[in-house]
Amino acid sequence: MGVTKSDLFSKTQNELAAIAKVLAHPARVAILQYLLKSNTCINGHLVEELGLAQATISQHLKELKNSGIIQGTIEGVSVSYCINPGRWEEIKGIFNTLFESYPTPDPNCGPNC
Amino acid sequence: MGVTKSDLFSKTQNELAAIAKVLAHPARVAILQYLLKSNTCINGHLVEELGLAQATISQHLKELKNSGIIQGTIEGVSVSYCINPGRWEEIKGIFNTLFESYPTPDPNCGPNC
DNA sequence: TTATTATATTGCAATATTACGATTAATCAT
DNA sequence: ATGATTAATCGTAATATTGCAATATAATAA
Repeated sequence: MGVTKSDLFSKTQNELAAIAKVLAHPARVAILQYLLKSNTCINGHLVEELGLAQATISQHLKELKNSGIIQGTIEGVSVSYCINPGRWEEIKGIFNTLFESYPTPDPNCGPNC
Repeated sequence: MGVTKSDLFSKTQNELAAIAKVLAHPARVAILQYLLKSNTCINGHLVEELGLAQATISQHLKELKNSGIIQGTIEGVSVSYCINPGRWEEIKGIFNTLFESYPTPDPNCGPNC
C-alpha cells in the first residue's frame, strides 16, 4: 500500500520515526551540517553548496522547518535559517534515550558479565 | 524523479541518512524497543505484538538486518533476532557526533553568552 | 517420506518521496 | 511604479516504500 499504519504504534515510536525520516536524506543532513558550521544560511548559498535546484532545496528546508529542527527569519529579500536550539536538544534527547537503553559493552568485563 | 542524488554528498552524509532511514518507520522502532526489553525475539512474536502481517514484519526485520543493527541466528525452526552490540555502538556514535557538534545552551549564561 | 511449523520471497496495488521547471509572491533599489 | 533578486509553491514525472496474499524454502516431528 505505501501507507504506514501509525495507529498500531505508540506516540514515542511514531515521533522517533518521524524525526528519523527528516534526517533520512543526505541533502537534509548536509544542510544541518552546513548550519552547524556556519550558524546561518540562506537558500541561495545551499543551492551553490549542494548542487540541487532551488526548488528542491526549498522543499528540504521546509521539511526541516516543519519538524522544528531549524527556523527561518526573513532577512531583507532572503530568508536566514538557523538551528532551533531547544528543539535540537529535544531531538538529541529522544535519540539518546533510545541508544542509552542498551547497555554499552564493558571491555574490562569477563565472559560472565 | 524520486531518486536521491547520493553522489552530491559525502560518505558520512549518505551513511547517516541511510541509518536514519532504517529508523524512519515506527514498526522498526517498535521492533528495536522490543529487542531492547526482551533481548531476543522471533518473527512470530512480533506479528502478534505489532499486529502487522508476517510478510511485513519479515521485510522490516530484513531492513534492520541489512543495516547491521540486528542479527539473526537460526534456532531450530525459527530465527532468533538480537541487537548487534558493536554496530549499535557505532550508530550511537554517528548520531552523537552529529548532535554533539552543536553547543548545548548553558542556562547559567547571560544574554551576551 | 510426509506433515507441520516458521520464516523468506515474490508479485502487486496504494501511497510517499525526490527532483525540477515554471510560476507566484515578496522585498528592495532605482 | 518598474525592474531585479530571492524564496515559496504548483504541477508533474520518476522512483521508492509499505503492506499483504500467495507461494517458496527450510527445519523438525511423526
